[in-house]
Amino acid sequence: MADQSQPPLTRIQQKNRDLILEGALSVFSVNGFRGATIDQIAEAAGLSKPNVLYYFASKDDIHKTLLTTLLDMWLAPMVRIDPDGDPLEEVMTYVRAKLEMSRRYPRESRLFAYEILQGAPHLTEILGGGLRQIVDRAAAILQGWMDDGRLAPVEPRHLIFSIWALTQHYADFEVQVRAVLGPGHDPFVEAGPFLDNLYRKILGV
Amino acid sequence: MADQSQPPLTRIQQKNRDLILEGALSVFSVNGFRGATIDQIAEAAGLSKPNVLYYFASKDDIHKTLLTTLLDMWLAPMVRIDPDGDPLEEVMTYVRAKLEMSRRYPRESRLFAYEILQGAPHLTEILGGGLRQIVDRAAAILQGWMDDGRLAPVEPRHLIFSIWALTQHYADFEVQVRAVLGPGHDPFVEAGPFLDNLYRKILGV
DNA sequence: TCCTTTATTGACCAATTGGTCAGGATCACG
DNA sequence: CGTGATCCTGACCAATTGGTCAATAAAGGA
Repeated sequence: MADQSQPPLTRIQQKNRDLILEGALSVFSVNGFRGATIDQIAEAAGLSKPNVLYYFASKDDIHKTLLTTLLDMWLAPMVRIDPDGDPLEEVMTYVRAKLEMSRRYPRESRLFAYEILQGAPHLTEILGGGLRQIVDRAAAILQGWMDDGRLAPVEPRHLIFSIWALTQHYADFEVQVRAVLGPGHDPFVEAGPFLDNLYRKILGV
Repeated sequence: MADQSQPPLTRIQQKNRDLILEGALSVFSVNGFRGATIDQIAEAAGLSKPNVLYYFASKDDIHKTLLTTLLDMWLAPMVRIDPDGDPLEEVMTYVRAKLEMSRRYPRESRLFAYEILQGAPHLTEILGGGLRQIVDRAAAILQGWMDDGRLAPVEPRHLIFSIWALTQHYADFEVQVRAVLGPGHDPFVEAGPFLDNLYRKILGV
């Protein structure tokens, strides 16, 4: 294993890398990886193209850095599920956190959506590794609660899929949702009580 | 309005246009619009690139033709909801039909997912027009059933979103689902009873 | 069979785009 | 200050890619 320690970033490096990642998030989340150009990223970041490539080796490098950087934040709510908490409240908290993330971070949601749609070329090892472990832990907690009769029994992994699907749908397919609802609706506000009711009915004992 | 009548297609035209659309579906559904090349489509169709462009004016034309051609089939199950049927059975039939479509036609599901993610540049008028009407009709039927006390009351449009999200999730994010479940699982088979139970609990009176 | 229409292709073009590089500007520190 | 390291850019390149076109081949009807 090579020495992983890196020299600390200078102030300028820190700032410009952040600018690039921020711009790249905007561009990738709208156009996908192939649809995004380094020029677009450079413009979004307010830098020149060669300068972007001074901080990142390639477009691929930017993309992979973005994904791995954001993955922890993306999975954080599931990690916070507390096996000692109140079962229904823990699930509801998770659902609300995921919906709030869709509302506040739709770009991140779409970034991951593109990546998974594409077959997750940059995330395969993570999908079968880290993610799987995190889900296994949450599924075990849920299963325990169900075994104790504190939650209605359902397949825990599919329950988790349902939470992902229902919350991320509002970010990933926002234009469709808005088109169907028409003007004067806030999808995220309406989704709150809907999901609340839904999961109470499914999981209530 | 110009005369829309076209000369009937020759046998060769029919066959080659079908080959191209079939190949394009495979390519677009994996790589998205920008990620797909006419060369890939040509190869998937078993034709040369200029020949592909002999049958379609442009890559855009192929894409738009695909979307509009498949849209009817995609929305058909919702149109078949029968206001005179048994409420819960009608909904369950719709859910099962959508799940079955995700299983049998994942490429179509991903094609639409890419399009919506991108902001639906080719479907904007349809989203606010035809789709909206179809959803309005279904929502009105559902609302009527709820008013009559034959279904538990929930926001009908969000109910529809939930069905879309939950069923299409298994097609669009299939690699993630499979990675989390691990080998030896058939996501679609397991999703069947899960969704069945879910919607019975939510909508049962 | 002959001749018009339709189908097919190799060669080509212009635009886009990921990435390089040499040299100049700027910064940080002694 | 001065000087070495860091930062930045215009110009450039090669590969990809959407699309064209003239010429050839294959259908098909009279």
